[in-house]
Parts: sequence; structure tokens; C-alpha cells
Amino acid sequence: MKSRGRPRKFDLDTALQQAMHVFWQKGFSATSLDDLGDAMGMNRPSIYNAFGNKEAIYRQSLATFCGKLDDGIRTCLSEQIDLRKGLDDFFAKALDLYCMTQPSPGCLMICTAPAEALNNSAVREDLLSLIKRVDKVLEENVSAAIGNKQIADDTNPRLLAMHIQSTLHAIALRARAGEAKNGLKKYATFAVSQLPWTEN
Amino acid sequence: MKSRGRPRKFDLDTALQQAMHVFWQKGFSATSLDDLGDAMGMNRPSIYNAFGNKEAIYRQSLATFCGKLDDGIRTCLSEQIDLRKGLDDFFAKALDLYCMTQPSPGCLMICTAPAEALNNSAVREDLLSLIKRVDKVLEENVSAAIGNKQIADDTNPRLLAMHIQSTLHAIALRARAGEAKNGLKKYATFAVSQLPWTEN
DNA sequence: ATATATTTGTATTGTTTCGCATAATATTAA
DNA sequence: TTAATATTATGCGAAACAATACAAATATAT
Repeated sequence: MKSRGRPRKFDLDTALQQAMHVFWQKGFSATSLDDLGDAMGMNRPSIYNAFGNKEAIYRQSLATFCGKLDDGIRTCLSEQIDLRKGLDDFFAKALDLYCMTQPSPGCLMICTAPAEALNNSAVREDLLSLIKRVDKVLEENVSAAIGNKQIADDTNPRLLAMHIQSTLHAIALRARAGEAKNGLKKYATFAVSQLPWTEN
Repeated sequence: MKSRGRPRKFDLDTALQQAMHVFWQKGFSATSLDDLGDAMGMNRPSIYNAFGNKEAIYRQSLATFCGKLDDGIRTCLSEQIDLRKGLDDFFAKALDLYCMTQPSPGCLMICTAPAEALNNSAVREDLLSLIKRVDKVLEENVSAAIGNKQIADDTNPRLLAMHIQSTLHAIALRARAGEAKNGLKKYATFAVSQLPWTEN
């Protein structure tokens, strides 16, 4: 059953993708609906009809971004039995994303959501939710690595998961601050090397 | 020699302090000059005369915040010969600052500057400059700790300094995301414990 | 064909924004 | 006292802002 009415000139997913890139670049508050309309190739009434107000578009952008990030971790870490290789892979891919354009935009969530998190409790919850989600995946993999004798068995997996995510936060921030990608890559491999592996 | 003209009704330092707290709460773009005027007890012409435009006030806020942070690190780490104690101290004080009010505001620089860093290259440079400044202090102390045989001597001090700062970034972000202070404190001591100490 | 449903484009709403112009006020210097 | 100086207070004005009203356009369903 086809939909009645005048057909849409835009694709919902690509329009959201384009909006996401604007927010990624300018943050929430500095982005106007005109900015969004230009980037999406839509005029405001269509935007409101399809997505809701500015906050709704931003939060949908966050959600799609988080989905990609979560997928990225899971593929890197579940396909590889070796946690060390998996983490090196994941940080390399994260850096590719964070340094996609020049100047490097870093992470949409980590670099733009905190500024709004105190004004908007929904955004704060989105932010916390992503952090916890990443904690959880990492903890699962750390626990498995302890089972595999890759990681020292006196390690608290929850705390080590937080510790691993700290490296992600740091490279996201430092990329956006303008640090060079190759320097960040060296740091990431160093951070991985500092984990409590059972052997070198 | 006293200044001529009508005397000021405000104190320059406390006014800047009040402006800083508004930016800390709302970020740069979401803060209006009316917000600032209300908080500072000044009207716009006085603000412009004393500080310049919004960007100038924000960057001055960042500068005073960074000064405090830098002082905090130096007192914690230089007064203590034991790096481990010094870092535990510093992270505890950082958390006191980041969780000063409820909901926790985190770090003014780390949580609000990244959102603006791509629109405003001066802010981006401020952000990078603070990160590098903290890297430097930490590297000095790590190098000294290597000399004191507290830290393993095959450690790259520059990379370890970055690694230590990652913990600071993480607790700043997580505090603002709404994580409980005592959980973050446990994480910080864990992160310190994971450094390459020569003995336990 | 006609009715119904949905999106688009134009226009406009009222509000908020920044930065400044102007005049009133308060102090010191001459 | 008078002149010079510096700050305060009121409020203007042009621009940008988010959000909506309305009618024209374009498809399907009957």
C-alpha cells in the first residue's frame, strides 16, 4: 500500500545524516534551523513535519551516531579473539572517524553534547546512556579476556572498561582541539600497551 | 593617583567570576549577554566597556579557570615527593571542583570549549593550549618520578603524561554526564593504580 | 472524475539577539 | 566652582532566531 499525498523530495535517512554533520561541526546551540534547512535541502515546515523541533533533530543525530559507534566497537572486538588487536583496531577506526575532515571534528557526542547537558536533561541522559553503553561492551570484552588469561585475573573489569573508554574520550577531545592524527594514534597504542596484560 | 570619573559599581574580578559560572553552566553559544548582565549585575554597555564582546568574556573566563587548574596541579604535585599521593590528591581536588554544584558542571574548558572549537579558532587554540600545558606539568613530574625510581624507567614520559590527563578528561565528562562523584573517585584511584609503578 | 491525504513554498509571527548611541550621574582635577 | 573624565542607565535598531499559518502542488483511493 503506497502512501497518499504529495511525495517527499528528500530521503529521511540522508537528510538526518546531513543534519548530523551540521551539529557535529557547530554544536547544538550555534546551529540554526536555517543552517539545517540549507544542509538538508528542506525548508522549515518540512523539517518540522518530518523530525520535530531542533532538539528532536539533534537527539536523533546523536542516536544514529551512537548506533554507528556501538556497531564499530562490537565488530572490532567480537571478531577478534585477541583483545589487544581488537582495541588497536577500534581506536584506529575511531581516529579515522574523528579526523575525517579538517579541522578534525572529534566525536559528535563527546565534543558537543556536554555543552548542552546542563541545559537539557534529555541530552544529559543521552550522553550518560552512551557512556554506559560503551562501558558495558568494553566490560564484556575485558571479562572475556580475563577468562582467556589475556588480562590479569585480579583486575576489576568494570573499572578497566572505564579506563579504556577514557582513551576514547581523550582522543576525541584532542582531535577536536587540533592535535595531529598520527600523534594520537601513537598515544592510543601506548594506552593499550599499558593495560594489565598477562604477558608482553 | 585615583581614577577620575564616576566610580565603578562592580569589582572586575568578581564580575568575571560570575560570568565564568554562567558560561560553565550554559556553554558559550547558549549564553546571552542578558544572562551575563543579570549574573554580573551590570548592563551591557558596562560589560562591553570593561571586558569586550561575548567571545572576549568567554576567553577570559577560560583563562582564569585554566590558571586555577594549573595552580591546582602544581601545588598537588610539587609539594609531594610521592607522585602517587600527588596524583590521588589532584584527582580528588579536581572532582571536588567538577562536582561543586548539582547537577555537576564538570570542567569549564573540557565540557564547553570543544563545542565551539570548530566555529572559533581562538577557542580551539585556547583548548589545545590548556591540554598541552597540563601535558607539560605532568610530563615534568613523570620524568622526576622516573628519576626517583617510582615509575618504570622504560616509560615514555610524554605518552604517560597524556595517559594521566585522559583520566582527568574522563572524570570531567562523566561528572557532567551525571555520574556519581564517589564512583568517579574510585575510578580515579584505579587509574592511578594502573600506572607503571616500580613497586606496589 | 472527485475526494482525500501529504508535502512544499512563501510569508510572517513574535521573540531574542548583539552591539551601540545618547543622556544622566558621579567623581577628580584645575 | 567649573571643566574634564569615566561610568551607569535607558533603550534603540537591525538582524537572526524558532516556530507556525496558509495556500499551492502532487500523489493515491474511491
